[in-house]
Amino acid sequence: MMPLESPLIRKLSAYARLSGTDLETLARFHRRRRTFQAGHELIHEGRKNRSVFVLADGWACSFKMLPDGERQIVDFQIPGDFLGLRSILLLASDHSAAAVTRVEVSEVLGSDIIDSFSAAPRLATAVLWAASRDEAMVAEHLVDLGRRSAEMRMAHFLLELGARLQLVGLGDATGFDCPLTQYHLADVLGLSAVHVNRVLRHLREEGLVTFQKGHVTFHDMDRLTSIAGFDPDYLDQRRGALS
Amino acid sequence: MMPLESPLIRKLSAYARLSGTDLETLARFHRRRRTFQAGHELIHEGRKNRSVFVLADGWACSFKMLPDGERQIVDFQIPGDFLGLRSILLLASDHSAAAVTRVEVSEVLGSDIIDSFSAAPRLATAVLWAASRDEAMVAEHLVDLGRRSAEMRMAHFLLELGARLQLVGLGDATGFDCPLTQYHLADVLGLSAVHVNRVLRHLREEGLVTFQKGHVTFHDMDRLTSIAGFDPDYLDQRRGALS
DNA sequence: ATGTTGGACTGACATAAAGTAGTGTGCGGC
DNA sequence: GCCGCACACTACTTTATGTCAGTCCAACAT
Repeated sequence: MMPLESPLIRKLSAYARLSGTDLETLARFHRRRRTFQAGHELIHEGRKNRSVFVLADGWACSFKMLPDGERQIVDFQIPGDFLGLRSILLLASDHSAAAVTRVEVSEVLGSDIIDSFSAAPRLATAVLWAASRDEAMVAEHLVDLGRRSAEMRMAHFLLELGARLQLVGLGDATGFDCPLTQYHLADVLGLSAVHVNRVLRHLREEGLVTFQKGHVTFHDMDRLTSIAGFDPDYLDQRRGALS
Repeated sequence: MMPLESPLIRKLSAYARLSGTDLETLARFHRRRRTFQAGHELIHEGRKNRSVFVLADGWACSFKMLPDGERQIVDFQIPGDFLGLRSILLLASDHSAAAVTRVEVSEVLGSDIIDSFSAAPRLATAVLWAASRDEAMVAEHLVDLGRRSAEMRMAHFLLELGARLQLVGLGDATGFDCPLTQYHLADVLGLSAVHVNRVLRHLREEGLVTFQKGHVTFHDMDRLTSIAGFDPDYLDQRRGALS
């Protein structure tokens, strides 16, 4: 049974007020609670994946490997996020996903999610909302890589992470704890690790953000937001739309 | 009423063999058949969008504008594709979509799609499959922008388009008709129009592909595929998985 | 205490791609 | 039959970012 105030419930509640039945169905989803070490690969590109994981604690990332060994991280997952949701209907998963830190997850059968569409329609809609939101984040990330400079990308990325973490209660307007290395940042932003370092230094010297010792501190959120062109609408973080 | 061999049916049939009931439900989706001129904006970023369009003929693109007036095209839509599908549950659409050529579309109420989840589960699953596939394409596109050189991007993009068009019967292994300008290519690949031109010239001189006069001709598909690192698995184009 | 490892960080140099500033061509409107 | 516009195409210059080749430090194992 899932704790009542799990990150997932907290996130879905930003979309809809879930009924008792919804919460029960949600709890029934959880087949097994499992723990994995940092680095463990939970979803494998090219393999059929029948179950989805719900991240309860820790950070993960979904990524694709290129033939030359380069890695492009598509997105990070934080508590409350799904891993492998978009692959349940595909013949083979189009991406991999791995734990960044030690993680706790619940395993859910993809078929349980599909079946719930008729039984608990409001919950089903909330899950689809979460999937749409994930897709919107990937699209925004694509804009990052296509049209923003390294500095804007970094600022945008940190602001997005901050906003997402706040939604599940893992950060506030002053900053958040962040277990990512500069190599992770390079792989998600499509930069070299060296350039990530330069950009972080510059943002720090400008008095905008500091990312050191596993903590991100926002010094001047307004200026950072305007530099990044960050508009959090795509995160769809309004409360109580259906409540 | 939708013609029996519409591009959408053709595409969904690559995923599942649709029953008579499924096809009837699909036909009932279509409220209105409409035609729009090239350039018309069908979906507006920031506005609530209640209906989805199914493209029956012509090309469209979904995109985001940046504050400085730059445009990043997220994806192109070809016959059989949905426009605005991921936005129906969001408070406001995270992107815009516009016709590239004159298009014919059917307008579908988002709520009709959601409601069909209980009535026609197989069809619903097929629609979700299409949405998952769209998301997989966006993720692959993200890898393009993050980790591939301009030349690889272009090759990858043209190969993907070719594969997608073949699925709906609008192209073959030798090439396809393509109404895009070099500005479109620049906006989708995150390049400048000038650089697009250079890259196209180079690919042509190498005897790989020609893109001229609205037609793409593949001269050496094998070499192009290997240069691009193109692996069409993410398009999930197997036939009859559920048939 | 010593070696090993992973991560942060730097300076010098190389290069892919952008920007600028054009020319050329075909087409629809008048 | 000419104008204007959209698109394709090119040479030259500039710059953002990558690559190379490291150093330094803290954590941890032997």
